[in-house]
Amino acid sequence: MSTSPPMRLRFAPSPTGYLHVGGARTVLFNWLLARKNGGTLILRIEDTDRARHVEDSVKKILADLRWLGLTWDEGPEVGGAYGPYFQSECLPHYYAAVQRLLECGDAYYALETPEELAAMRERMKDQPGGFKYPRPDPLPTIEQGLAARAGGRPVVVRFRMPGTDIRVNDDILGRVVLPAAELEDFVIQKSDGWPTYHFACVVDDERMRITHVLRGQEHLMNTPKHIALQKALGFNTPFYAHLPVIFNMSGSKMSKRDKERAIKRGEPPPEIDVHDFRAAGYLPEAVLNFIALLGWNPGDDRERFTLSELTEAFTIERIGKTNARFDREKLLSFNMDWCGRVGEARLLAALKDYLTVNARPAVNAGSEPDAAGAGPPPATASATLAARALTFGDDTLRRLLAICAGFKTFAQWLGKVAFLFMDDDAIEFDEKSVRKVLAASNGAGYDALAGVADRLSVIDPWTVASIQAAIESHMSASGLKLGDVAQPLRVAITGATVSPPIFDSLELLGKEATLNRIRRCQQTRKPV
RNA sequence: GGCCCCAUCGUCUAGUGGUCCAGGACACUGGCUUUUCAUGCCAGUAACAGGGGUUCGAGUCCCCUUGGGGUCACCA
Repeated sequence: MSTSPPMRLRFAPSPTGYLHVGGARTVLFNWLLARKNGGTLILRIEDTDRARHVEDSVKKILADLRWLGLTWDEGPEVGGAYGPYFQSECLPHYYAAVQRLLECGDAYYALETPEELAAMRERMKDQPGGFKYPRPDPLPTIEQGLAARAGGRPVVVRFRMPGTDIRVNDDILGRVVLPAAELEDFVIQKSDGWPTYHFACVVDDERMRITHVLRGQEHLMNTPKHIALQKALGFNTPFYAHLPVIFNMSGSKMSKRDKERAIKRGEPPPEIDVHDFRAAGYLPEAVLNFIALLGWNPGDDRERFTLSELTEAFTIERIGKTNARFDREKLLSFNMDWCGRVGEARLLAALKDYLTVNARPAVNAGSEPDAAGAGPPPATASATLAARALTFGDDTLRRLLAICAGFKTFAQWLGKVAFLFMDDDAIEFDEKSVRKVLAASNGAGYDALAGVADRLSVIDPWTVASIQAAIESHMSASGLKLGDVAQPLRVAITGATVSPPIFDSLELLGKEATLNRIRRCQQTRKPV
């Protein structure tokens, strides 16, 4: 029988910043569908708004996609038979299509200035149904439009919407009918001659032979416009599927603005863009796995998926209709789990990526460089720590990863091992810890520290085994338990009661620094 | 506000008329393991928004209400 033509899907971001998690899920689903069906994934850059164009954002989006491991078959940097893949390079196509519509009367020049439109809107906003662009009667002729433009008037081209209801057959939502009364003659060409999103999108979907459009539900109301345009131009209508929206835990739509709001409140900005998750020390495996489950599920109890397992299990039928909240706690749990299952080599590589990204000055703090407006970000303490961690060899890093197993993000890992990179003088002894572990019971902890320090000071060579032997011999000589000795040591070397396993911690720190810190710690002892 | 979409534990979800006093995961609580923190293991609390129908039987189908969301640009 007739086989369906090869599936062609696209992801079409606009270069206004980093790749957002919502966008990431959209690409993921498109990628999965393409992979699953032997189709093609096209990456198209929708850069028709010169005002909102953000420098370097294409590069950033591509980098984020690569970090996630979501490759594209056609598009920037890889080319393809249906280029260009930047809309800014396709102006002649749009122009020709507009002309066609103009000539057959399906589009017309509209002469209102933005100011006039705003005034009309203001006047009509209280009418039942609100503002809807009133089609001029009679329509301006082509000659009138051209003349007005020549006279310096900003002239746009509007599409003449057919007066019929439009039905969208959505693969997720089913049949959705949009009443004609809701549809207005929308702009397809701006006064600067550039196409609007709707128009460029439709022309390119056709030009690139797109068969399936998988996009966020915020595009649902755009679809009737696209369908009407396709009909007027004699184009094919692809299959549409609109994905549920991703929310914050608060229930609001997850947006880049959340970061600015948090900063304004003096709170740490939440991760919103893919890059944020990378910089915060998440594994792409975990991010991908987690977002795949936002709006999709395999139908059974499985929750952990690699990209290829996802490809295997993914079907459009199992995409849900309900909006999903982005539960950071669950992501954290996924990430911890993935850190334990990707294997040593992969984990090390990911760690080094994390450290590298963070060792650079924090230019990546805001998704929109001009938005924070707070001046150049300072070189953060964590940037310094990351840079120092990077100076360690792979063997040490691997070992640090192993003894800290159970961390949720690399950022958390860095916090756990930070004491190793700090100057001895920079250790601040936490008052509560000192009181509890050292000063309590007439300074029993201080005594233990002094006793064990004597034994440590004569160790050579300085290894886990020799350190353990020294501590154990002090334990048996004094009758103390491991905790009685280990906790004072922890306070001495980290300033508080938490550290990786004590023998490893001491060995890694080195003999000199250890003794140094113990000495400094002993100075916190108050005379009785 | 108009139009459109959606509605199962706090969260992500399974459930496609009977096998559901609703299953899994995260979170939470308790216990065990443990040199600290964490991890790990075990157990527990917790949901079909409300009201009408249809049906022998409804979380599952229909309607209404309520609630949530999306969208109403010369942005994409």
